[in-house]
Amino acid sequence: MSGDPSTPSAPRANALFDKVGTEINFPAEESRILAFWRQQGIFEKTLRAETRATGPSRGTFVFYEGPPTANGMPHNGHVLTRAVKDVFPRYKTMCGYDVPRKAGWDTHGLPVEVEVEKELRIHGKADIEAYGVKPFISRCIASVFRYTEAWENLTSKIGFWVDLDQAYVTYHKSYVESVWWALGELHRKGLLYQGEKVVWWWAQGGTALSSAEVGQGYKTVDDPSVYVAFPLVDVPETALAVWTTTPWTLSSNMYAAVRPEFAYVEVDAGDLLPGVRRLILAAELREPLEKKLGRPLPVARELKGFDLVGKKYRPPFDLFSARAEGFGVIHSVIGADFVTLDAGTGIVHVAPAFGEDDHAAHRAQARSNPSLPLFNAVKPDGTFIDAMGKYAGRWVKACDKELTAELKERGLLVHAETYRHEYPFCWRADEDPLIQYARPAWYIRTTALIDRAIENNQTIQWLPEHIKTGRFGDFLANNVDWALSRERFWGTPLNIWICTKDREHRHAPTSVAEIEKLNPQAFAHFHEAKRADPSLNDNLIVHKPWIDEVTFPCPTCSAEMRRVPEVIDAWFDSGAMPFAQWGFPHAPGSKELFDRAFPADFISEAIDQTRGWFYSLLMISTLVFDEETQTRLGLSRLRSYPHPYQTCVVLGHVSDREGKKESKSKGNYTPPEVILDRVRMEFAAARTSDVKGAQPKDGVALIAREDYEGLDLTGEAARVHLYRADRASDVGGAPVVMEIRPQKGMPRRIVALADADLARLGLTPKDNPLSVMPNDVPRLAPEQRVFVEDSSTPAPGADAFRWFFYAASPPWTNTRHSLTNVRGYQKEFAVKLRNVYSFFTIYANIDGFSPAEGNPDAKGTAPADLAKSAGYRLARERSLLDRWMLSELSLATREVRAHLDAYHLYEAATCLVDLVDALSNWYVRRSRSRFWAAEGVESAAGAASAAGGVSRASAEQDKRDAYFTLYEVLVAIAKLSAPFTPFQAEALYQNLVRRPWPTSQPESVHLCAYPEADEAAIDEGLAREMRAVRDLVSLGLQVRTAHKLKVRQPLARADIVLGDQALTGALQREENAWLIRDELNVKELRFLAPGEEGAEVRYVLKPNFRALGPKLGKKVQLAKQALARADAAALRTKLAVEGKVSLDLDGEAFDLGPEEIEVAVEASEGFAAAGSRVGVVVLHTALTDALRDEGLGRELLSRVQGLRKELDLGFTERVRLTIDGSDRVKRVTEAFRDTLMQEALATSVEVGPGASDGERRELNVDGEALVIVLARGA
RNA sequence: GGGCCAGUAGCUCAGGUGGUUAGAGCGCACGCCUGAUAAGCGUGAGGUCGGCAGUUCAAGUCUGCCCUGGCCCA
Repeated sequence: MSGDPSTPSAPRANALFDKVGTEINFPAEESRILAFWRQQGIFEKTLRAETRATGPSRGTFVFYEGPPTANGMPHNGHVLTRAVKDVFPRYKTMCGYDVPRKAGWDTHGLPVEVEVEKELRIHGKADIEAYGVKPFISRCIASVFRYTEAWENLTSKIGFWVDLDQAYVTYHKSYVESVWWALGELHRKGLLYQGEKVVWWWAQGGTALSSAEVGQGYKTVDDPSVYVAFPLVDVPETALAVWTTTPWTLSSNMYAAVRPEFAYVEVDAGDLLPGVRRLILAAELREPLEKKLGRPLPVARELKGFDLVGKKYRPPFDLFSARAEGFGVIHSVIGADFVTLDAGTGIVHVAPAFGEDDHAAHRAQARSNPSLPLFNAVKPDGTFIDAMGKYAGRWVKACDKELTAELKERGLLVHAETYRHEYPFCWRADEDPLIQYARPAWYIRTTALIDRAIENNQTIQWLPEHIKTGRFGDFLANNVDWALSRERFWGTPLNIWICTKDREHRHAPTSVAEIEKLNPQAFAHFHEAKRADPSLNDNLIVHKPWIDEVTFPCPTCSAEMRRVPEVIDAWFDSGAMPFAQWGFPHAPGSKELFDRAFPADFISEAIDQTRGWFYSLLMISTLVFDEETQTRLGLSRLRSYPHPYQTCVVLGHVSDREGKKESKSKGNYTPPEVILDRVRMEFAAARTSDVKGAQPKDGVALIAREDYEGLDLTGEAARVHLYRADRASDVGGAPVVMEIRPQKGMPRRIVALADADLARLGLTPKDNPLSVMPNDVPRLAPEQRVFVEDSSTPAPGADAFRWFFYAASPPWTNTRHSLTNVRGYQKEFAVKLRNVYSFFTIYANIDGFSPAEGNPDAKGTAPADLAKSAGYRLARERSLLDRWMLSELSLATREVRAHLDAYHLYEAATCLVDLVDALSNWYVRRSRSRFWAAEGVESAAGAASAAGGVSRASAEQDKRDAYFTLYEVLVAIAKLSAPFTPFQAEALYQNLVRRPWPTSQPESVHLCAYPEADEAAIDEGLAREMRAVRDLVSLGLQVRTAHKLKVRQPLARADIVLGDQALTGALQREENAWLIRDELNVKELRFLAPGEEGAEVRYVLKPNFRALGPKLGKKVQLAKQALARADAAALRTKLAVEGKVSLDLDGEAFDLGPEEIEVAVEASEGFAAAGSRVGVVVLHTALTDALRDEGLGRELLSRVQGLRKELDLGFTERVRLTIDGSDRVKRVTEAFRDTLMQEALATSVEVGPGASDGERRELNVDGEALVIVLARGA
């Protein structure tokens, strides 16, 4: 080792390791790493075994990317998803697997159309048709990748490695043709059918919404609740009291439903209605109705629901009476299960066109009456038909009031009120209420094979596990047929062509080529359009409206076939991705690609995908890839369940710091840029004078406390920069430095400024700026908004963002996200690791330590690779601390691997945190002196270390051991953490491995093999001992704190009584004992054997409840009391000698053995002692003069070192010291001369007045006045 | 309205199959260390484990009801 810290020299000019900067700026470091990855094509190199350093490929680990939609901005939830999706492929890659990662984009569906509608300021199907479907579709395809750049930036910035260049796109021709193929298979298997179904219908948009879409749009509203009299045909003055909450559907009434087993009553209605004397309703609901009406309804007759079934009544509107002719059941009472007594009258109005239950009841009637008509007075656009007279052409829900009034006029209204409930609105046009409406639609008969899907689900590994039987299992158990079709424009066209001659002739071609075989001219119109406009996107050949013109002769009867008009649910697109991403089975080579990547080993998305992607994947795979089909397709092997995914990690949602859902409109979210780039947010500018209760003050800005905390600002005020976005500092125009304060009652994302400051910043607040909604801020004019930035600290960066999602909580629980929280977890791992890493580079450079010395061609960093390095020794030859650290490393490696193999991210992250903590808080702390021990010269600590078993002659070897140990652990942590925090891992690796070995070692940490635990290094006994040592040290420090005994003051002795005597031998070993002595600064350590304890210690006996509970039952409490009363020391001895003690419990004698009684040792009160499970530590606090002097000596050294630091002296800079004071000070200084010279790098120590040059400090230490003068230089 | 998940220290979160002193980190207070230095370390205070009943010798853990938040569904 060439470096000699005793020689005053500048840091080596050609230091091996790059210095780790003192200023922490993770984002800057990350962008350098990103550039390195890009330039060297590291991601691409990880994809193939030939370019990795992980040995021969262990096969393919299949990952499916759930396609996000790129027509909205990415948010924190996407960061979570991508962070989790990234970590496992990286891990598996380092384990030697090939992990292709094909990106994908979900591009179809209503959201895209709605965006375009907004852009065109049109609304609904009719508008689109008026605008023209062709240009509309062209706009859709153009809008799909609107935010692609933002997505690609985020993806790359957070280190999500995915192949964006080869991404699958759901609107591509090859993708659509794959989907067609799957639908063709379903058609062939008879699983596609057309039916009529009541759907949630967005009338203004002319479309049905999927249940997922409906679920997003519930609002609390007040709706009418009316009670209408339906007079009986036989007894007109007796009427059914019928309840409904949708008066507009009364015109389409077909039945009144009762529950046959319920009790009903006929009541005297008095003069309530002109033509009705008696009303019929459920017995239980009579009193509630009396209250509503404020009048008595005496019971005239009791009857059963059963008695009412079949009774004919007069409907409130009779526009369908002609069609009802000949169908006795129409306008009669039927029995139905869905009738409840929760509200209403127990008699329910049934309009089968407008309710799922109603329609089901109707279908039940239709079973015996196949020609039964369906009454529907409403057009698909949500307005009444002409037959409705004055209501014709009007939006139905707008007619509720008038209809109710009409009923009243006609003497049929029993009661009307409003009630508050949740009602669905269109999720993208939230002013439009949805209505239930019967529509023709295409279905997949999922219910026919639901048992297979359930079986498939049973074999999937779900994380968390409860999804399998819980949310997902429940969903499958309650499966209904998949409503596949959408009456929209922008989606995969449903590939069913129907014969114009015979509707039973249907054909489902699966590709353009197949259609062209039937009709070579089928696509002539498209090719012509393409010639006319070469910019026409080729993929539109398979889209509306072009596809609608495609016809071909019916294979059965040769008549013309035309396509059905619908497109399909976009969920089917995404669920088809396992094969459609390859264009399977049409595209050349797709069969091999699919065969290789089916099923997926791993997928992950948020929990809202249970009914979305998780379902569509599972269902399509179950229906399409049955064994017969797999065989027919000629796959290389038969896939049994599960497919198409084996493991699914279900993620929770990202919420704000209060646990509320992050919402753009509320502004309660932390924009990803605040974590990734700069700590800043944009605000709407306002005048302080407009803020209630605020005093305008120049240079002071006010924001909501939530925003203040959101920027991680603390205290009463903070200093920040303000600037306009268009005049950012790097564009010219310096930002204004201001004080910022939280202000009560301020809305979010508004900053209040004094007039002078507004002028300085060039801001002109808009009118009434305090009412600007957070999501509108970016849309304000440039002079109306302003950035607030905390430039004093860099953003935490991408690693910190990722790490937060791994380490804060298991990924399936909701995570409270904020800048503060991200920083908190960063400090725990990344910052701590960086400090250790920095420590290493500082001393390795000073000492000229190189792991490559004598071993310039090493290809790895495992012990076998480093064996040839100069001075390298195996772990078992090193000192106790090194062996312990390497054992901890191997234990952690073993655990992290096991956790990752089980997809337990959080637990894996916890292991890494504990490992870094052990490294920093114990290994480095206890080893520090070894790194600055000069060879041939023993420092105080070095001498102690020598006493700990390392001879003087091997001090240099000990130092090398320390370097190698720290080096090996740091490099291993870099590799272990690489899948989690890929940037920092790379930074460590490049510096620690590639600097010493610029060519022989793998180019990137991500090309390395994931570390294997070195089983030989694991020493569980040592781990237990060290745990005890650390616990005992902690107890000793507790005693010092409690008795105000500073650690710098040496004490004569510490006595230790161990709880577990078995540890005594190990802890008495000098290496262990020294650690405790040194940490506690005591001269002597005694381990007291049983019988040697003094009064400082007492024993406490307790029953071992786990063992005794079953044996003693209730008497276990008596045993507890008996043991507490007994002479603990005596019982303990008896237990040790005789192996049992006898207890009398309530007259019954019990023999209890050592396993059944717990003996704990406690510190008695009144002594300098502390105890816990590990044992008791007693400090002897009496001080001798010698001890006091030594304390003063260490005090002197401390002051000198403090002065060195204060003067910012370099680590190796030499000084001259002069110390003056009382005789005692002089005496102690003399005694400590050598120590001072070595530890403080002093070339001379003068005692007495003396030198006048240099830094002079007059101090009072320990009641002693003294003077220290420190002069720089030798 | 129904289902699922969650509620543990000021904050963020751990707490196999019930076992009697409920843990960690951050923050806070006090202190230590000073050759990792705009760092590091220790100790402490702080908890009716959401509430109420129940089962049990024993409940944060099991059961029932309720409250709050989230998600899914109506």
